[in-house]
Amino acid sequence: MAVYFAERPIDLPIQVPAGTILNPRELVAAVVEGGLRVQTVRRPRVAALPTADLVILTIREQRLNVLLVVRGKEPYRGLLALPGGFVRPGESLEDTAGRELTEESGLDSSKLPLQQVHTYSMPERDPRGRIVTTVFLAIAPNLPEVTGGTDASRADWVEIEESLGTRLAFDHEQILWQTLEHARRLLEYTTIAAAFCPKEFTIGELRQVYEAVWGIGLNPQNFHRKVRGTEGFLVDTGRKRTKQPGRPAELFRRGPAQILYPPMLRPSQG
Amino acid sequence: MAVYFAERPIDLPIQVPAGTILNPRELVAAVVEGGLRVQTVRRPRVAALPTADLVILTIREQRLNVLLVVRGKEPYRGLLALPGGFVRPGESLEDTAGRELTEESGLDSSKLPLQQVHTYSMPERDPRGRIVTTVFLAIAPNLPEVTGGTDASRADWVEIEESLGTRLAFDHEQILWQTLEHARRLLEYTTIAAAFCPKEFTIGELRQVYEAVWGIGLNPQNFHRKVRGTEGFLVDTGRKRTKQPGRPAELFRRGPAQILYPPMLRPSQG
DNA sequence: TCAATAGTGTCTGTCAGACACTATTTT
DNA sequence: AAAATAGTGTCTGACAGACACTATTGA
Repeated sequence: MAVYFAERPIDLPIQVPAGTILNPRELVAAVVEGGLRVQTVRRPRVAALPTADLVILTIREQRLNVLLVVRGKEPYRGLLALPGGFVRPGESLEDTAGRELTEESGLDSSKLPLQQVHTYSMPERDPRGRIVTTVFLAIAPNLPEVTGGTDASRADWVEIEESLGTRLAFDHEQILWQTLEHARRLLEYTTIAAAFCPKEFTIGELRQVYEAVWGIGLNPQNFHRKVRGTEGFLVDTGRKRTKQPGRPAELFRRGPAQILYPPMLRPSQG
Repeated sequence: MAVYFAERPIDLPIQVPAGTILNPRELVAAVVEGGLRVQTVRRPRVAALPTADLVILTIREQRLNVLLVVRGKEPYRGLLALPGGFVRPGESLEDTAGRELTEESGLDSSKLPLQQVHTYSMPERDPRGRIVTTVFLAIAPNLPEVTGGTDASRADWVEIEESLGTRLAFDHEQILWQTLEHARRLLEYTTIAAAFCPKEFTIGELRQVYEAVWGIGLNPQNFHRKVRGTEGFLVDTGRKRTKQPGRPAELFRRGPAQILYPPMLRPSQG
């Protein structure tokens, strides 16, 4: 069945807004009674430039930080934005996200869990035109400084608390907020928190990850029991760390488990 | 910093696969030593046609069904596929998904929870070219029959068990499988299962939703206690249903709760 | 010694698994 | 009455919240 696309509003005999799909009978009525020229299109489609945007989180000095760049070009020149870029020929969105991660932060994307979160497609979200962005979440161990992007604008860690009060380019405020909530849920149901830690870490450090991301305090004893009791979460290294005042903490590595079951309960929800 | 894009494989002095990004020094070396003509591009971008594909699930005769269409055109003509379509001017992906839902199944998209799940972007996933699809999950109460699509090919309910043994068009087998797993997780952490039921339903019917989607049996007594004990999941109507042999079951409606906390435990995982 | 952090033991409340039991209908 | 389904009561085990307690370091 052929479909016709109304280029402009038609006012006869019924008000038809632009963009309406008419069936052949309606089309004939509109043309005959209105004497209107109608452009025939099989199916109105829209081409878009796909992009991958990154929410890269890390913990610096016990506070949650996100990697942001200062935009060097219009639009939104000078404003902070999430790092990201256009899909190139032959790339999937995952490829693009991995490449951008390396370019913007110097991190090796093959060693970081990079997770697709959501796709944003509002027609007006980018003034340059139809740009549909897919957001990826990366969770990195504490990084001292960003190793400068290649041709990207200055990239830097920004404290989450700080960034939430700042205006970001495009719809990146909404994206950051929603992705942050996604990351918080991930900590409940997966063992991904260990990805925030260095290769070897103590249970106290792991707890600080949860506290920083969730923004609350946890009971150290119960946390200890929970993570040690979850099979596959932690692997004992047999070594200890003695750098603080207090009893030396045992060092662990990430275990093979991916899913945290039963989940880690977030006190705010109960 | 300018970036150059290698159109074809370069074989001098190092093997450079097509698509590689060269920095200026590498470029000069390649051109000088290889005498190669290189097309200069600022940033190779790729335009894509965004589409929304739908996984519409329902339960018919206590079995999980998915809405599939028979493709009427090449490619994959005659094969089963997920319903879906191209984004039209002015539409977001959510708009497209809602429109397609109505067109393909006759359902009102404003009354159904339509949830974005994942975006698939492998360059070769569609032989027609660069088509990036975002998958939406819709969960519908038991529908007697599909009310025929407008111009779409024949749409029909197919039992999940059956469809998993069938070859589907494009990468829709993978999409269906992964979205199904997503739906199963949704039942654990949200109250969305009630969306499978008619407006008023019994606890037994709600249990059958879980059993059909998870593909396992549940203990009726414990299920009863769990859902009645979760505040906001069910709203008592005061009425009862007497159509089967057995004690009449109380009728409920959906409550305001969206999140199921603590989650409904899936026996297979414990 | 004191302060600080790590780790253990244990009580309690909540809730899922299991199952016996009651309740109310159709056949 | 028998079969079938709905709903309740209750025991048990797993586990989180709470907190006292021990262990081991630096200052």
